Amino acid sequence: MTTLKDVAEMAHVSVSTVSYVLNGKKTVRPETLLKINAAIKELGYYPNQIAIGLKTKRTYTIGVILPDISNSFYADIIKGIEDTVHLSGYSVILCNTENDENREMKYLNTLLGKDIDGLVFIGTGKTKDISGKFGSRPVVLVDRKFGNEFSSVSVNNILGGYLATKRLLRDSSDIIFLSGPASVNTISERKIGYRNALVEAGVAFNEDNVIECDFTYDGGYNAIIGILAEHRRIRAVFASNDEIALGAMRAMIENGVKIPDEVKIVGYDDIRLAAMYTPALTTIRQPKYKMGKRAGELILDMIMNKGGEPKQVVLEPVLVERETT
Amino acid sequence: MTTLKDVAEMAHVSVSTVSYVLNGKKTVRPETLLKINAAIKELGYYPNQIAIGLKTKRTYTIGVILPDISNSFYADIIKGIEDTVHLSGYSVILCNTENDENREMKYLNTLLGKDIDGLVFIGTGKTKDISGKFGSRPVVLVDRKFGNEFSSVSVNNILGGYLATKRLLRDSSDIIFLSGPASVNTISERKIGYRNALVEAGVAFNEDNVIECDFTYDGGYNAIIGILAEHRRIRAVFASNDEIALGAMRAMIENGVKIPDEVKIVGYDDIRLAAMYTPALTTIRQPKYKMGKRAGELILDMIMNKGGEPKQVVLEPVLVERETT
DNA sequence: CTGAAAGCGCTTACAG
DNA sequence: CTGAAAGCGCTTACAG
Repeated sequence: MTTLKDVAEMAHVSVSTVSYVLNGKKTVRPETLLKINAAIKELGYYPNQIAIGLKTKRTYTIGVILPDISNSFYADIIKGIEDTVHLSGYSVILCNTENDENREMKYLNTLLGKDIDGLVFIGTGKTKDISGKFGSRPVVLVDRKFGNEFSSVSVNNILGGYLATKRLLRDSSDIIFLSGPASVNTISERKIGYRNALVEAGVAFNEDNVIECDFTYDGGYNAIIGILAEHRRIRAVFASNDEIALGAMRAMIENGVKIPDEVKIVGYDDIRLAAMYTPALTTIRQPKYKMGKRAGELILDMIMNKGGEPKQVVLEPVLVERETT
Repeated sequence: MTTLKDVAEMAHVSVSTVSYVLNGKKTVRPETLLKINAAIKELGYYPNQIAIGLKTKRTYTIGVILPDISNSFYADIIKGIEDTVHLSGYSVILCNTENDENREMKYLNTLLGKDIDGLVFIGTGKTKDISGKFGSRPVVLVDRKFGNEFSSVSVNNILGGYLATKRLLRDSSDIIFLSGPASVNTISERKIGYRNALVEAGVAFNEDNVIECDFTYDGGYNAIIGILAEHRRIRAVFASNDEIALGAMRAMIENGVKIPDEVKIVGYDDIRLAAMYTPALTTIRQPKYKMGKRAGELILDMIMNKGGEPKQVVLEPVLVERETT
């Protein structure tokens, strides 16, 4: 490894002077500039960021903690983050929690030790006290919130639920809501939107139409099989994510239910699959990439400006009409 | 930030001694151990990894360069990597090249400056000379190879193509191969497997049956529309990835072609979608997560053992039968 | 315009 | 069993 010292010796100047030209903080005589640049090139020198980090307390890395990178929702978000911060010279450390709070705690500690400049946190929801740990360091929450203590970027889930339901209401007032676990914030908000749309249309909200199922393809599949077994007629379904919707569709197709002729369906998320399915799924698109992009911008801003007031960014979902409505 | 020095002062010992207990490298008297541990707890001290890295030349981070994290193939691989290296205390830096070689070069330099302990490289294929740059540092290539200079983990694509074709041969000897760009190594290998299976079955290889299309859903869709326009009868299709297969299926469904009654289809990759589609897609599964896992193990091994001979790991794909055959 | 020196937070021979 | 000291590769007042 060649160091500043090597460059300095070859150029017959002091390390300070080399450092000055590297950082462009002071003016040096053209001749010495030439000598130094020649030495740098000759030696193939590049600065050691670890040493710089130790001195300056800037590591140019941010940590991203998320539940599961193989879930395309999070993959798109981190892509948005990485794409924007890398333009400012920042690297991102990927931390996959698998929704395990122990692992989450471990990452939090590791990142602290690594002296990251900022953290983008999409938590399991089990660890709430990151405030203590991350003290003064910039943190932005994505798709999550704990009060207004931290900056956050989220999307308006109430609006999403409302848009989906309103679309379905054009064809039927009997709408089944295939809900994920109600304990998850984003889900309960979508339910509020669902309810709001119903009420606005003068349709009574009926708790029996809300079916809580696993947040998966199989969850949706089983829920519909269950309803069909009761010989209950299905006219419209709002699924709280696309995988549930796809599972539900599968159950209907297997049972000869025609989509969209007999049943209309709206999903949530707009994963890649949605557009590729047959019939293509109408769904509520979440601006995943943009969520990441805004989070990246926010964290960069906080790093540059040493904090400031926490900001809450709320993005809007949009209805994407395809073949299931 | 509390430092070793703070702990030392509070415990009335030297920093060396504190360092020794932290690293467990020397035995200390039980009393001083107690004092030190008390001070650590009291101060909430945690070691600064940047300083440690500067001293020891071990940063406990590895870099992962890949084309696109929002592609589930790569997402699964990096998940495999992260899951395994984090168990040994390593963090991973995510570098998304977007298949841009300039960006790739930039990442290579950044990672070098960050003094990473190892690199997992899934390159764009345009940068070939990482040998020079990464000199002595451990590198493992995934799903790529440049000679045998580096360690690598790949999957047997010839076998994959062979397995797919062989399955299709049970129903028809007229098999269309929807190929991605032939310039990509993995694709041309699948084609060899396709050809081998044909020859083995005594079926003449016919170049007209190989249709090069975009490596996307639309690519598959357009290819089939094209064939149908020629009034050519289709009996079996081997698509070089699942998205192409899904696009192809869509084109067939729209044109009233029955799957699998009239046409059998086999895809490649086994992306999440494949199992969720209706009909569910028969495909060649690539052990994506395992590829990442093995890559993680390899890099860890190289870091621990300071190099050694490069190893070539070749994994086997498997045929997953579902409803399109 | 340039350099000597201190220091960032650690580790690790070396000495006692 | 414990400590003083040098050093990892940089940056940055301070002095000239």
